[in-house]
Amino acid sequence: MKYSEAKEKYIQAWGTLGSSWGVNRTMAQIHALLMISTTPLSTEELMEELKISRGNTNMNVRALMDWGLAEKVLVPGERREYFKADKNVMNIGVQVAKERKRRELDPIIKLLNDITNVDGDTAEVKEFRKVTKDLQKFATQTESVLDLFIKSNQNWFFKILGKMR
Amino acid sequence: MKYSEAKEKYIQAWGTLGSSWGVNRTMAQIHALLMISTTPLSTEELMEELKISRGNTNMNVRALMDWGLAEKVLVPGERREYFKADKNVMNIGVQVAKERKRRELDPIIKLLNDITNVDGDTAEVKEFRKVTKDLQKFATQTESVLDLFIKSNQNWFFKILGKMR
DNA sequence: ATAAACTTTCAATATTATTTGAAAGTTCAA
DNA sequence: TTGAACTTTCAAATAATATTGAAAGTTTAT
Repeated sequence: MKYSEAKEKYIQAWGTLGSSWGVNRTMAQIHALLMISTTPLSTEELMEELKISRGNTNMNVRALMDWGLAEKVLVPGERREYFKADKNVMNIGVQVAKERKRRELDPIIKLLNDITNVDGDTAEVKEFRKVTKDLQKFATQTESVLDLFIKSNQNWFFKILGKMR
Repeated sequence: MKYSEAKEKYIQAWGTLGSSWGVNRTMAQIHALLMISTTPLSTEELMEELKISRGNTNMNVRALMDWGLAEKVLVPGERREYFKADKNVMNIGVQVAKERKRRELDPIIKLLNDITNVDGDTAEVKEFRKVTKDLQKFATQTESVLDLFIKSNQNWFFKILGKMR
C-alpha cells in the first residue's frame, strides 16, 4: 500500500473511532496526525493538512492538551507554538481511561449512591432499589478495574491478563 | 429521596451516559425504563412515560433488540407487543462489550493490519509503521481482554481482577 | 510605545443526528 | 374479504454539535 493512501485511511479511521468514543472527530484526527509525525507540528501545519480553520484547530489542540494527550513544544528562537503527542500507546490508553472515568463513571457512581436510598416499600420501589444497587455494584467493580489499569505501570496489566486465558 | 425524583434522575443520567457510549439518548432511556419496570412495557407506555413519538419509540426499541438488550414479550390474548430488558447487569455489560467490539474494535484491527504493510523506507514511513504497529498491538491486547470478559461466565472476571489489587 | 507575529474567542453558519407524525404496511378476528 | 388494531417506514422538521473566520487579545522585538 502507498504511504499517502495508508495515511489517509488511518486519519479517517481514527476520526471515526474517536467520535464513537466521546472525542470529537477533529480532535481525534489532530491526535492521529501528531502521533505519526516525526516532528512537532504548528497550528498552521495542522490547518493545512486537515483543511480546517484556525479556530477549530486551536480549540481541539487545547482539548487534546486537557485530555493530557498532547503538549506544547517551544522551539528556541521561534514565536510559533508547536504541538506533539505522547507516542506511548499504553500511556494514551491510561490517560483516556483516567479522563473518562473522571468525566463519566465517577458522576454515575455518585448518582447511584444517592438514588439507591429512595424511600418506600412498594413493589415498584423495591425493584428500583434492587436494579440500582446491581448497577452500583457493577459500576464500582468497573471502577476498580480501571483504577488497576490506570495505576499499572507499563503493560503489567495486559501481561497478567494474558496469563489468565 | 422520593421515588419520583430518584426515577427521573436515574433515567436522565442513563440517557446522558448512553450518549457518551455510542448509544443514543432515547435508546438508553428506554432501556433504563425497562430495567426498573416490574412488568414488560408496550410502545404506548414507553411513549407516554418518555414523551416521545411512536416512530422514535419503535426505532429505538428495535435498536435495543439489535443490541441484545431487550426482547419482545407476547402476552397471550393480546395483540399488542410488550418489551422487557435483561436485568442481569453482568449480561448487559457482556452484551455491550460484544457489540462494541464487533462494531468498532474489529474494523480498526482490520484496518491496522492493512496499513502497517505500507511500502517505503523514509523516516516518515518508518515512523508510520512503528506507530501503527504499536496501535495494532494495543488493539489486539484490548481485544483479548474483551474476549476474556465476554466469555467469562457470571462475575468470574471481576473476581479474578479483584484479587489482583 | 509600536507594530508584527502570533493565539484566542465567539457569534454566525454549516453539518450531523435525532425526532416527529402521517402514511403505508401487517396481522388477525369475524 | 374487510376493517380494526396494531407496527413500521421515512421524508421533513427540529435539535444538537461542530466549524468557520474575522475581530479582539497577547506577546515579543525593536
